[in-house]
Formats: sequence, structure tokens, C-alpha cells
Amino acid sequence: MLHTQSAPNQRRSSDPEAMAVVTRFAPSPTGFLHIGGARTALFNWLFARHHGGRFLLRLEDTDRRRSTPEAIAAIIDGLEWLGLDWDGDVIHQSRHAERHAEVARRLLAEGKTYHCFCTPEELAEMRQAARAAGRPVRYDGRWRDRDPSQAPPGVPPVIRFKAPHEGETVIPDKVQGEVRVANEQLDDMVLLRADGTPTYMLAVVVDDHDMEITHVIRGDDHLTNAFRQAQLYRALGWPMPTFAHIPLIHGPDGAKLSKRHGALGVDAYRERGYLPEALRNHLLRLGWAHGDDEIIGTEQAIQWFDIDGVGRSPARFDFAKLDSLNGRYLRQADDNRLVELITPRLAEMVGQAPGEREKERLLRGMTELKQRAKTLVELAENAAFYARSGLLPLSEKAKETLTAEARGRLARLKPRLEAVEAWAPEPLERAVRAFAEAEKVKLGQVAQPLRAALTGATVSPGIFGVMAVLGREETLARLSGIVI
RNA sequence: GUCCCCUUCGUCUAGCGGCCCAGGACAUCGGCCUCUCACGCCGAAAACAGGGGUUCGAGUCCCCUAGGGGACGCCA
Repeated sequence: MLHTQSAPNQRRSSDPEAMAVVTRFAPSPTGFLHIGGARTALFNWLFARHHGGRFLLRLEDTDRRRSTPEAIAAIIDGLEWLGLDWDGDVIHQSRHAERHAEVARRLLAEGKTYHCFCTPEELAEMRQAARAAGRPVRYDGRWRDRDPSQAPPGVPPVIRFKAPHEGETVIPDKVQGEVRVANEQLDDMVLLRADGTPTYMLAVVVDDHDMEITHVIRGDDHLTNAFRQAQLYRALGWPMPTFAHIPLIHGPDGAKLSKRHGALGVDAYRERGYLPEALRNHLLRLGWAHGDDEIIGTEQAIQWFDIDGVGRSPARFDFAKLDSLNGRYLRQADDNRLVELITPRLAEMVGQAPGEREKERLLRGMTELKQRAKTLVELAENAAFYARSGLLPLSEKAKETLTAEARGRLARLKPRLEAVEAWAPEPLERAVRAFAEAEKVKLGQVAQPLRAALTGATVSPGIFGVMAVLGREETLARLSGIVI
């Protein structure tokens, strides 16, 4: 469920701009919400929340063919899981198509756009020729000043923007600084397709304007688009939003993140056992810093976040650091919540959902268990022995530990344990230590076989704590299963 | 090819002209703790891409080179 984060301290009522901030996350629903998109959403969300403004979600689905309901669901699901709640309803860009066309027609009437009758094949040839000749790959403007009466029959025209040839276009970017390009570098972009639908360039500008977006925070793969959009804003006579182009996240090899790098959907991160707050923290630290601070909770992030802290160089996604961060959040997480989170995983591993008794054990053992896991996957694996009943499967190492000698020792230990009155870690430890002394062996010689017998593994939380959580009956039952 | 952007330890980064023979975190390697594994604690190794300027002084400002990335669609 979504709710608005309350952040009482971040708003300064004396700041007249504070209430005006409106950001948006505008993914195209052609696939899952990948990690780069998630970070863009996070930055927009944090910026809006920090300034007490609004954060909107707009689906850029003008390309109807490539937009799917599944992708829309995945994006919404991903944002909800990450806890990035948006204000108002989800906006579907495609529903504004008529408005976009209207703007294009207005521009046409004002002589700022023109019909272009080139066929896709013709354009492909043009590009190919330019590339072959080593010339810049651009539309050559052949219909810019040509009379529409010369139009070839049967070719539905597109509407192109009459881009200025002289001068330069400057983007004051909050992250990149002042970025400028000579106008001769930019060709006449298509605004309205032959079928009358708007292109991305037209749609973003119109929607960002209509939605009164004040700050456009997006990946810097859009930086060059911003030049064209700036020209459109000028032609339309609309004020430009503030741009902030944040660097992309790269794969381990430094190249743009792709599937082979693990550019997974956020659902994959959930599946791999990461906590949303840990992923948020990690994403935040990719390209943004607040001095030496590393562990930054969401409330703190809202207070601190601003575009000033965003760096200009791309970052690589580091799973090792995410693991470490996740481990920290795991240790701080509420025990009940963790039990619930691993329950489905346990059900799958053990073959049946943990019952009341098992959940009770898991809860009591959680404080110790969560010290030892970096992900929920690991946590579930380490906790499985609490969720099992009946025969405990033994790991290879556990089998090796349980030699005939060790089993014999456990058999001799058993009556001593039965004699323990208060079934708690300290008395149990005293009993086992006394037994080890009597056997003239080190504590480990007893503790390890005991661990193997009770947990099925050679690695576990402190064994006396485990015995306490398991309880007298279960502990002795598991021992019986081994020594016989 | 053209244009735009980027470049501090392996990775994420601090640094906004002197506080830096460069700090933190993750990872790595030692050690302590110890019933195993973790956690925790202590310690080590590890970077200003290269070259020119500007300046009394440059990781910090400017230029060039190299390397990396991004954009060049009737995709978004």
C-alpha cells in the first residue's frame, strides 16, 4: 500500500519555491522497471519530497505497439515495492494524443513546422549515404522549403519542426552545468508521424508543460534530446523546466547496463532477497553523496537530498556493496517482518509452510539468524532447520562431523542434557562444558557434532541458543535421531 | 563519422586553491573475539589518466591528448 511519507522538517515555508516543485518519472512501458529507471524514479521522488512538492508518474506509451499491460504492471509493481509513491493518478501519455496533434497543427499554422513527404526508405538511404560519406547523419531538410503541391501521390506526410540553423542552443543543466550545441548540428525532427500520432519529442514537451513539471530529472542519455526540446519550448513560447541529467548506471565492464550485466527488473532484486530500503540506499549512493555518509535511511535521504549532491560521472552497479548494505538493513529489520518475508521461501524449501510452532522458533531465533545473512535467500537457507520437523537432512560436512566417535559422544551427552532443569542457554552451556571436561576434550569436539545433529549443518548460530529455541523435546528428539 | 558528456584506491565516493605526502565505505589481506559461521573491533595494502599552462600554491581553474560513455529513428 502506498502512503505519503511525512517529513515535517524538510519544508521551509519561507521558501516560495518549495510548494512549486513538480517532478515526474516517465518510463516507457516496453519492459520491466530496470535498475537505472528505478534510480531515476528515486531521485525524482526524493527531490519532490524534499521540497514538499509533487511527484507524478507518466507512462510514455505513445508507441502503442511496443507498450504492454504487463510492462505497465511491472513498473507500477516495482515502484510500489520500492516505496516510491506518486501523487495523483497514473498518467497515460497516449491519452493526450489529440492535444499533441493540436499543438503540432498550431505550429504548422504559425509556419514553425512543415510537411515532409519522405518515405522511410528514402530516409534510410539518406542516412546510409551520409554515413558512407562520413558526413553527419541528419535529415537534410529537403521538404523544408518545398511546396507541398510537389508532394508525391499516396505518401502521407509527417510534420517536421523547422529547427533554427543559426546560433546555438544552451541548456542550463543542474547536473551537467551549461551545455551548448551549435544549432547547425540539429536537424528537423519529426513531431507528428504520418499516422497522425505524436513522437516522443513532441509529447514530452507538451505533457511536461501541461503537467506543470518544474524539474526534469532523467538519465543523461536524454541530454542531447534536451537541445531539441529546448528549441520546441522556444517555438511554443513556453517556459522551460529546469533540467537535471543524471549519469547512467553502467555494468561492471563500464558499458551501458544491459541484460547481460544483470540489468534486471526490480522484481529480480526482490526475488534475490534484497530489502527495498537497502536497494534504495544503494541506488541513492550511486551518483549522489552527502559527505562520507553511507547508511542513509529514507527519512534522512528526504532531508538531505538535493541535486547539488549529484555527481557527473557514471557509476557501476556493485552487488558486493549492495549485499553488505542489505546485511545491515537486515540486522536492523523487525524480526516479525523477516519471518513473514522468508515464510514463502521456507515453504518452498521445506516442502510445507511453517506452522505455528515453527514460526515461533523462527521468531525466537531470528535475532541470531539475521546477524548471519546478507539476503533473504541466505536468511531462509540458514533458518530452514528451524522450519523442519521430522528427519533433518544432513549436509556433507555435517555427515563428516558425525563420526562414530562423535555419535558415541552425543549418546553420552544426552542423559546430561535430559537432566538440565532450566532449558536455557546458560545452564545448557554449563552442562555441555562440564561434559567436555569429563570427556577430556575441547568444547568444540562436542559443540560441532551437536550442531550437526541439531541443525544438519556445520555452521549455525550459537548452539546453546539454538538448543533453547528448539526446546527440550525437539532437541532431544533430534539427538535421538542421530545417536541411534 | 558528427555532436554532447565523463575520468580520485578493484568498486561507490569525500574533496568545491592552501586543512590532502588525499578521507570514508564495500571488496581484499592480516589480527582480536570465539562452540562453527557471522556480527563487532583493531590493522594493512590500494587512487588524483597523461601532458602543458594559470597561481606564491592545483586533485581542485584553463587548454591539449588519450581512454570511456551517450546521442544521432515516423523508439522512448
